[in-house]
Amino acid sequence: MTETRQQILTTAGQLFAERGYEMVGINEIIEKSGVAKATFYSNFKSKEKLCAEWLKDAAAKSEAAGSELLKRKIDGWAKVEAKFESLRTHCKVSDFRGCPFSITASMTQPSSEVRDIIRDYKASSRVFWQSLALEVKRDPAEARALGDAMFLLFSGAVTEAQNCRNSWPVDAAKAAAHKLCTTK
Amino acid sequence: MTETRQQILTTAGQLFAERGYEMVGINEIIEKSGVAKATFYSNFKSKEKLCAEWLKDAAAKSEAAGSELLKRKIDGWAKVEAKFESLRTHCKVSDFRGCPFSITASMTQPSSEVRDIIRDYKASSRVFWQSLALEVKRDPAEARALGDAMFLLFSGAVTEAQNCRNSWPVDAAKAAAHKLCTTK
DNA sequence: GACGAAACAGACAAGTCTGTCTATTTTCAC
DNA sequence: GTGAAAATAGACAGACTTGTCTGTTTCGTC
Repeated sequence: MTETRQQILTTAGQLFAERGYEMVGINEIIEKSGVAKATFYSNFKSKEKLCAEWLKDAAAKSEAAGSELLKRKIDGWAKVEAKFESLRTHCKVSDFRGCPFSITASMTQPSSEVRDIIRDYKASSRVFWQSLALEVKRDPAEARALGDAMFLLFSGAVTEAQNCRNSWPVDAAKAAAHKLCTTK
Repeated sequence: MTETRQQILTTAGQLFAERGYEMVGINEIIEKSGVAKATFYSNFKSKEKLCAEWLKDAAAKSEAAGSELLKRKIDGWAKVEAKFESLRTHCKVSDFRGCPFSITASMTQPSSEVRDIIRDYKASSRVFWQSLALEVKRDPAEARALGDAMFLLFSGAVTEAQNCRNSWPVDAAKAAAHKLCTTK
């Protein structure tokens, strides 16, 4: 990956995350990356391909952080707590706009490369939460249900914290996750 | 409200719900409503005002359905179940695109009339779930927490059912809500 | 039948967007 | 130093966008 390409990707990623794929134009991306338009198009076939690269990168990073967390030698609930605490920090920054994947999904055609990447990411996210749940509950069926519940609580918290511009949803989701983790 | 105005509102509402505010143009709206452009602009000051009207209408309908449900003479859990069952039906139709309010929020400026309407709707939605929770749990503090949890589970289910184009999130959210409702 | 309101078709302004292209300059390996 | 590769600025095409405006026709009421 050339430095120029990385620069475009980083800048575009920030803009997409802050304002959404559809609300950011190529002209702003190249201007803010300090790159000529021809250079952009020699690095990315189209705006949509850029978007796909951005989401692939973000998914890889998130998945890496996820397996890192799973490897840590702390108990299951502490890992769940770490996820919610990191969300709380994250959603307090002023440019927090919700889940980049879900937001981008709402701005793109249902059948497209971008949507496939989003679907894959969400599927791996679900697996992550189920693996985490397995550290809290031994029984596989119970762990699956707990993992799905926490995944949905987390997703709901991200969405609604953005909608009401307040972090109460994160606290409420964490409290609900705690209850589900501690009841038999 | 004139018939023409209602016609525009209905058509635009369908298009907005199917493809999102930003992805639908005025030209398509007037063409599909069978109305001239001048007529459109004599009924609505701008596209954004039309969007505001649409969301206000949708919020009013949803709130009316909510209080209707609360009034029914069935037990608390049955009402919760009814909400999730209605979501399951709703998300199976092919043009289901997720929560119109959350999706529109991601396509509009954080400070705008539209966003205020969305914030208000989400606040009233939270109140609805808390009222529902009060029928399941007597203790006010517990009911508040339960209401918030169900609100977030529901929101997460809507988002993720859309993302993975499958209704398992609805089932998982309902199961988690059931667990939260039945544990002390 | 006449009047006023409302709807009509559609041209137009002024701007946006993505993507292509030319022509020039910089960079870097050999 | 030379030559190839990569980056530059920016004009341009062509298609879109919202919103305004003109002039015509339809329609209900008196």
